[in-house]
Amino acid sequence: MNSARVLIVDDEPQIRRVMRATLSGAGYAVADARSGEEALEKLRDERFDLVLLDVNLPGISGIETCRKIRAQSEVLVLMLTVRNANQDAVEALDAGADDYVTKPCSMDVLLARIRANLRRFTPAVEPGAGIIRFGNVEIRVPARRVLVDAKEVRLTPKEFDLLRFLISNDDVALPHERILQAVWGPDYGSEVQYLRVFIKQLRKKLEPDPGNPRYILTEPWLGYRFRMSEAGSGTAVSE
Amino acid sequence: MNSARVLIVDDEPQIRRVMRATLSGAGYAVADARSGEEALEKLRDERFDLVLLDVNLPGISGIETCRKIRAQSEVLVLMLTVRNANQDAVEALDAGADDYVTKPCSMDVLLARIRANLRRFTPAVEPGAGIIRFGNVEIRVPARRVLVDAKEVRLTPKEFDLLRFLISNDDVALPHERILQAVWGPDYGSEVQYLRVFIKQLRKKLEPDPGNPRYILTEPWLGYRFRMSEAGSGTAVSE
DNA sequence: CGCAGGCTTAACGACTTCTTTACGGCGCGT
DNA sequence: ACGCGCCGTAAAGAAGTCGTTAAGCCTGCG
Repeated sequence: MNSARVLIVDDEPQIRRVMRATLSGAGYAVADARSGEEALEKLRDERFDLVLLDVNLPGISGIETCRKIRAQSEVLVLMLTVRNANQDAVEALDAGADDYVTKPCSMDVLLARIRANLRRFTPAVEPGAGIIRFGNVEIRVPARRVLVDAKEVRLTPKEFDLLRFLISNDDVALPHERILQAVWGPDYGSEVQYLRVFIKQLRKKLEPDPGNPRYILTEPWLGYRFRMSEAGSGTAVSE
Repeated sequence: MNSARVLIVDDEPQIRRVMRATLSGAGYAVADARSGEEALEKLRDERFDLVLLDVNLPGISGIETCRKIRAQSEVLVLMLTVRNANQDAVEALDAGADDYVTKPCSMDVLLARIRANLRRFTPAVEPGAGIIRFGNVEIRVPARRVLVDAKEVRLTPKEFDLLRFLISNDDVALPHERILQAVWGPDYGSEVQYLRVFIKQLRKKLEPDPGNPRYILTEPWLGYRFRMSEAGSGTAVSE
């Protein structure tokens, strides 16, 4: 999976829809914004690797948006326009855009340019991100490693995916069906037996007392519930 | 002053003359080459920051030249063409070009694109930059050379690209698919066998004990993970 | 033309994981 | 007390992966 995060900024819903479909089809994580203001807001809240920015926006212009983005972020900016005026291109690039594409252009070209930009500049991720701790368990999501009492515990891929799904739904009672569909795929909604086997494995590897689960709880006749903290309120983590 | 070094590659003297005048007028240090072969030769002898590469060259094509440049250098490559075929652009960008401009274009636009590319990626000049060390391995990224125990080890282009990609994702579990797409290209996501062969080669050339990898670790059923530093946790013994 | 180097492809054993089956315990309603 | 369904446990079989080796292919070069 690609996993680079792209923000689409365009006021036309039609364009947003097409772009979103194309980009997520190519494996990117996609979000969108209708205006420059909304884009700046989303960039403050969330980390992106690349912004697809339409020049012609209602409210503050694309160029101005680009300048404001540059004032606060190093993110890649690729500007799009229907006009083919040279002056626009110069202005956009000097406003801090990394690339400039005139619409209409084939999606192939757009994707190739996105690839080229990401290839050249992939932002570094701050260390310490994506690490989850509860009790005496530490989970390093990017490295897919799990430590219990500071000792490494090997999880198989399915075990890790299952654990990650449970954790991302902290303190939520999850039906078997939903877990199975999320971890195994949409066609496995009824294979409850898989779950039993893997839940046992996880408990054996993670729980201090596997017979008396503390984190991975059974919800009888429904499914399972992961509970990170004793006190109820826990922090969710992404990825 | 600017002082970035640009290499112009074009077979038409007229174009070379105009470009040379424009670029040196903008403060760049300029050299030129008439063919792909000559460009590759000059790149071997001298350091450049950016190459302006015409697609339509006598002898080996611009695309092929671009690939060869990429096999030996990290330099920025901006390709130029008279044709406006989308397929060409995709091909050029996937061959490793950083940008693609269709002629005729105003010199303003070309200069703006050059500025944008140099702004994003200005090669480090201080000695010691771009050198990565771990254990008894030293990797000189700009020169694409690798030293193990202070002795040079020859890596093939693909081996180096693979190693560089792994290193740039230190301590991240990378799925086969993602590695293949990053190193071989977007169409090679399923050729897992390539990876096995090349990983073995890298281990053989880099690892102190290839049978017991220390840097290039296998993530079973998922892919590989590069780990630069030992300092994961107090695991140490047994097993 | 043949050579050398690098990339691609195929085949094999050793090994791990996933799937499947089987069985006992528990709670619940009848 | 009894049967039923659900849950947890254990273990065997199927399926897939990894590392390894080596042969084939293509391309540039002499």
